[in-house]
Amino acid sequence: MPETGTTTPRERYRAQVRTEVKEHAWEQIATAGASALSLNAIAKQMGLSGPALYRYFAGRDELITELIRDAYRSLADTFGAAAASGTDVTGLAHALRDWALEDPHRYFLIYGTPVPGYHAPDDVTAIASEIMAALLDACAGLPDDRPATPFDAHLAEHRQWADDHPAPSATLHRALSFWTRLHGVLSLELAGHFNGMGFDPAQLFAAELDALTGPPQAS
Amino acid sequence: MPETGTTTPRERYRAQVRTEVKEHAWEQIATAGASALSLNAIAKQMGLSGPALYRYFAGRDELITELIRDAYRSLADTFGAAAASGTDVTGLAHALRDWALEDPHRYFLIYGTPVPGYHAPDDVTAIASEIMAALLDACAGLPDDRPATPFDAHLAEHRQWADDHPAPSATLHRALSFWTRLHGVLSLELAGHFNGMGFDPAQLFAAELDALTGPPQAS
DNA sequence: TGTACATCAGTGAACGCGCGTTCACTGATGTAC
DNA sequence: TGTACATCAGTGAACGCGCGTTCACTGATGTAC
Repeated sequence: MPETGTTTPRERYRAQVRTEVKEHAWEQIATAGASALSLNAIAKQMGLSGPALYRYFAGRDELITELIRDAYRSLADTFGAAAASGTDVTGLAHALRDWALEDPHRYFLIYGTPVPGYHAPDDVTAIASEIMAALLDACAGLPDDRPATPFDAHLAEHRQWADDHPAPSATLHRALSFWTRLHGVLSLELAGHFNGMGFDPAQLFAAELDALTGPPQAS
Repeated sequence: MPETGTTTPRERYRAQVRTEVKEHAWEQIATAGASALSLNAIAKQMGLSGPALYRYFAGRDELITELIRDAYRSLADTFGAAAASGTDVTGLAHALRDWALEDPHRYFLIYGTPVPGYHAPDDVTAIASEIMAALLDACAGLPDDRPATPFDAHLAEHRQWADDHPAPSATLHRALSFWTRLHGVLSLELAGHFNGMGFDPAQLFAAELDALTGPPQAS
């Protein structure tokens, strides 16, 4: 008889079914895309009737939001763990790539084509900020060896997103470049745009990373 | 009585209806996303019955493929026009950004979340190669002022995608970085991930472009 | 110029499907005395 | 420990909807003599 805090058996059962539903949801997304996600189909897969799932999710929208939340949470935790283990920004980058390759559909649920009209709830955008903060922390550890750019100046006056972070605007710039460049390589790779081109996407990723962390003028 | 080559009135009418269908398709994509695209809904919008559209498209799949083809074609033409007017790579970059902002959904139809199981026909991938070739041409005009990298060496032996292009691998590397970096900024901007952050996405785009074209060590 | 015929755009009915969601219900599980 | 009750997971039927697609058809447009 395991004990998990003060959770009752029923609560534990509920939680277990919820996660099971979500697992099937991810499988379905991987098979047919996020837009084809269907509560009825998940229920059938689990050997349940369609309406049964309404005991666990208010509806299709809540399930999707929950998946998005989990995806963000997972990435934030990955970054958090990397930071806790004292990794530098290079480690963070590889953690990101590993995380993305582990489940491309999860990556695209966050960073892929936006759903028209969908707006993530506040707690989800809060996790996004947490991710950004971890990236900023990591970039703060980089040597300040880059010449100042006009964009740094712009950032110095437009940094709402990092108002509670002490990093100078050069660091903010670094973090943004990290984000956009790594996302650029990763999303094209995961979408298959490099297929048949011949080169190894991992090496392109590494090259972009080098350009970000390496000396201002690589030898 | 206008004359367009040897096209008959019926042919012209068919072509006109086809483009009208596609226009409504784009509107629908902008409103509800590509996955919600429905032939019946388009027919209704045009004041036609559902089956009428089967005179013009074999089915939903052919319509979507056609939209993707048009999207690629449009970008290839944009690049072609920019190149023809003697623009350098900076001009190409801004042409890309303008093209993307002009219709974000069109951009995402090409570079967004891939549809599981969908495979673009050969003529579409040919247009993609055409786009890549234009980018390579433009990058060939850049000064060769970058230090050689390990990835350059890798590319020298893995360049199937540019086999018929005379550019050295350093140029290929340049083109790939262009592609991935600009896509990185653009796709995050279009998806709204910079919303509320405060800075101007156009300036981040410009900064990334500067890093690509500017001196190896910016003053 | 007029008539006979072929082409083809568009219709309406129909098929089968799966969706999200609600509702009244059964039956099992847990709780209180 | 046993009994009465409340909670709640899950069911099956139903509603209304829209989808892609086929089919036999009508009626207008174009073509050939």
